[in-house]
Amino acid sequence: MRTLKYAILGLLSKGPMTGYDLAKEFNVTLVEFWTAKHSQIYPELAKLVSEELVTYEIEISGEVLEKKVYSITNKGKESFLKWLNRDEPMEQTPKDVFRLRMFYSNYIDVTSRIRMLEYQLKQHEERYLYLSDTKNNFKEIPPANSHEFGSYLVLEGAVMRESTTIEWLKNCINHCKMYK
Amino acid sequence: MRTLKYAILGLLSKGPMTGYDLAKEFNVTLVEFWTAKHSQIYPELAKLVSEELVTYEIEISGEVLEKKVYSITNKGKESFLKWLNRDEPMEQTPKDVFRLRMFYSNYIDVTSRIRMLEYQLKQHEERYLYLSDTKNNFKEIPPANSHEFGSYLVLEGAVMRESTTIEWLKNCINHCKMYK
DNA sequence: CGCGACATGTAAGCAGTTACATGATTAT
DNA sequence: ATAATCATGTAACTGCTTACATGTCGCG
Repeated sequence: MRTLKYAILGLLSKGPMTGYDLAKEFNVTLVEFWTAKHSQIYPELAKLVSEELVTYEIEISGEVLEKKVYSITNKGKESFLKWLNRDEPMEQTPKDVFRLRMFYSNYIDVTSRIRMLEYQLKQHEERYLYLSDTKNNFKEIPPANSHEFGSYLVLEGAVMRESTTIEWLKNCINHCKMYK
Repeated sequence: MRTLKYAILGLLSKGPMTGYDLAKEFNVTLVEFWTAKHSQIYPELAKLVSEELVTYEIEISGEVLEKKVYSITNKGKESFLKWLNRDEPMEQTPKDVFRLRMFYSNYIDVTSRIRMLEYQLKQHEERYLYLSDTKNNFKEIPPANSHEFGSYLVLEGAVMRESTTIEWLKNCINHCKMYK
């Protein structure tokens, strides 16, 4: 599916960037729905250059350090927009190790289950607070053609997702406590 | 992490099964949180045999067809329970191609965005109906030590997850329509 | 007798992670 | 000076998917 390819082309659509910058974007801005390590990004960039979807210029930082600043080409923009406009069927539900554990929870005692659930709950509550705070930085819904529009949509989705996960974990804890 | 290993050990904890049966479980019962193809299951079973976590007996079906019926060993049970009892930190949010597309949605026109959102919505609504129906088969919350307890928890989680996804998609459609 | 389900495997390749490897720049 | 961050790459390995490959059983 080459999704990383399009994720990179999308980021470069906003402006030129180095591989290092891209890695940061994946670990900060996009972390709620896509990630990539630098070890995957650098080879992918090389491939995109060979496909003529991006080009790069070498920029000297300080005295000698060479930075490769990548830009999207017209061919790259075309490829990106074609991908973006496709109507793709719903993906399979993502794998979830914790849900797998809970599926098998009858094999462990109720006290342990509650301990595990509380541990997850704590972490999701922290994540929820962080995401809500970020969302509250938006005073209003950004215009549909601004770069912030997409950010707002996915952030709203992330907040809702965490909120539901928290609610589910609390339900699970209650179901367990009923039998304690 | 060898999660497939533990997913298989968990299924075999309930009773002996063939590789074919396991594949069906992954594509029906566990599909909301874990999946595996037969091409991954058969080699994994061979590995589990070599690790002495499972054994198998050959059963003849019909005239000549040899079925390998796998059972979990005591060593396997031990390994499974050890995995099940671990307190694992929250996983990274799963990748989501549709959210990635929506993040970049400012690059396509509002009408196309709405078309894509409606298409997703339709599919998630169908999935939601199916999951709700399945959940309604439970007249009450199953006892904490029954095999059905885990099924109930994850099913409830799946229904809640779909419900929130639907709500989010509708929000996105509304945000888009405001600018149309 | 033909078709769909049952049943088991292997091979090639893509996607992604962890670890290895190196070096420059900037702020303290 | 020294530590954190900037910056770029490769190698080995795990996990997973798609395709290849084969053959039986049970039902209509």
